[in-house]
Amino acid sequence: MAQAELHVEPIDVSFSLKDKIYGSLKQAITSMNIYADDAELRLDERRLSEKLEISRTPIREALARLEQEGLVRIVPRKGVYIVRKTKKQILEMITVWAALESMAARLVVQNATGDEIASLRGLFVTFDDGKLQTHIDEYSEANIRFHQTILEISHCRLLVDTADNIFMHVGSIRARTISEGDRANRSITDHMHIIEALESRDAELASRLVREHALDLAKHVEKNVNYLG
Amino acid sequence: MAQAELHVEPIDVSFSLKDKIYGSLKQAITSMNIYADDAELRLDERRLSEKLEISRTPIREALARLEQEGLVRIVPRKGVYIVRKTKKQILEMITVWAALESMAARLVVQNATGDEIASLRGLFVTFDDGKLQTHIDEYSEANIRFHQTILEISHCRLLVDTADNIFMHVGSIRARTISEGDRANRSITDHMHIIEALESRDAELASRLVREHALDLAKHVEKNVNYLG
DNA sequence: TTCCCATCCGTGGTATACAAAATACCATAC
DNA sequence: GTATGGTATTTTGTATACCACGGATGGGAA
Repeated sequence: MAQAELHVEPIDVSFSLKDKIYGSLKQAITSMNIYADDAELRLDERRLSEKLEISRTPIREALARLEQEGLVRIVPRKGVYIVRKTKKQILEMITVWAALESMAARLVVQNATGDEIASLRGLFVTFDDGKLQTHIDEYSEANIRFHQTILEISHCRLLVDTADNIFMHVGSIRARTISEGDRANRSITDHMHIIEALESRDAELASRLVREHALDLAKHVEKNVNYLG
Repeated sequence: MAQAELHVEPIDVSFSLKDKIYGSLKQAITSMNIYADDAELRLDERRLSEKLEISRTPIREALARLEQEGLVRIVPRKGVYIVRKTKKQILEMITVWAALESMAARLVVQNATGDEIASLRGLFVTFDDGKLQTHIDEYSEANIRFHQTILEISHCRLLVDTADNIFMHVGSIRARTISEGDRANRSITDHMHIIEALESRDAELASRLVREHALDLAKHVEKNVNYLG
């Protein structure tokens, strides 16, 4: 039976439509600048369903998840709105972040291997202070990776997940503030001190440095960020 | 013009069916003992819709939220299952809880009024060590209230919400372990020490005591709890 | 008797239809 | 011209119908 066969690629069914929509909406929302004056904060189910060529049902389920996560607010019989975080909320997020990461630092001292801790240094080898400002984007990336790595090598899944969830909201702010003032340079020396504390397995010191480093960002935001509620 | 005005109260339309279902399902799931051998872990959309006499759509949206929260797992074409937490996950929850509450303790020292801190003592006035075992349920209540109060008087909303979310999962375990061994008495002295540290505005000590108290529960669970994965 | 395959049934996934409410618009009366 | 009330439109909430896939079941062949 050497007939010309119709060859179709296997479709990945492990993700349902609502999952894909959830992902792409989340991506879209977190990457857009929701604080711009002309930002479109209203989501229209029908327009979305037309654009994505899909029915409203999976879209609504995706929106229900996003609401649970706090990215959107669904007002009955009114509409779906992207939520703008207030400055107070951002500060609270950084505080919770500080709590999580400083606990992570303790766990790293307790559980992480030497190699894992050493890998933190690797994130910064390509930077030296002179060129920092010119590679600010890459540094911002490394910066994020640094903090996420600490959480990961704490080997506490829930710590990672909880922090990720918060980071999602505060990510754009963080990326923006890194280039303000001398924060990049200050940040890199902070990081080195943290690594040293971890290497010497000093839980108390490491957790304190991590906490202070995060709360330092909070102070900076408190003082210098004025483009949000 | 002292005319008799027509006085009508605004009707509360802020709850939709899916919100109500979400609430009652969540309540039902968290209050049932999901670790019993004969526990029904499967949820059937259709049966639910028949029992509640509503269509599947709002139920599905409620389930989507519950999945996001980690209370249920939706397996495509298989079913919706209430998730059983593994011992490891419970331990991680307690760890995250410890991180949050110890940060809260810091904030309490910084932000709370004397009255607010004093209110913590009020929760335990009705107990004295002799009768503790006989009023174990009420004590368990007070115990929970104690920890929630610390979070509340930190005046950090997100800290409260994040912890609540975790507590929801670990609540039944906590209530059960309180009556094991000498934990109730140990717990009450721990609490008193915490209150004293807060009253003397010693952030370092308070946060340490809170953390150790929580991690103590983790150790207890690690050793003595065997009725879960 | 045992193993395999076809078929059916149950499940969640998706689409569509319908209902209800909010909003925008317009016509009419003053 | 303006204010008021009705109506059309838009948009969300809910219900229902259908689909696709997985597992169960039963019958037939080895």
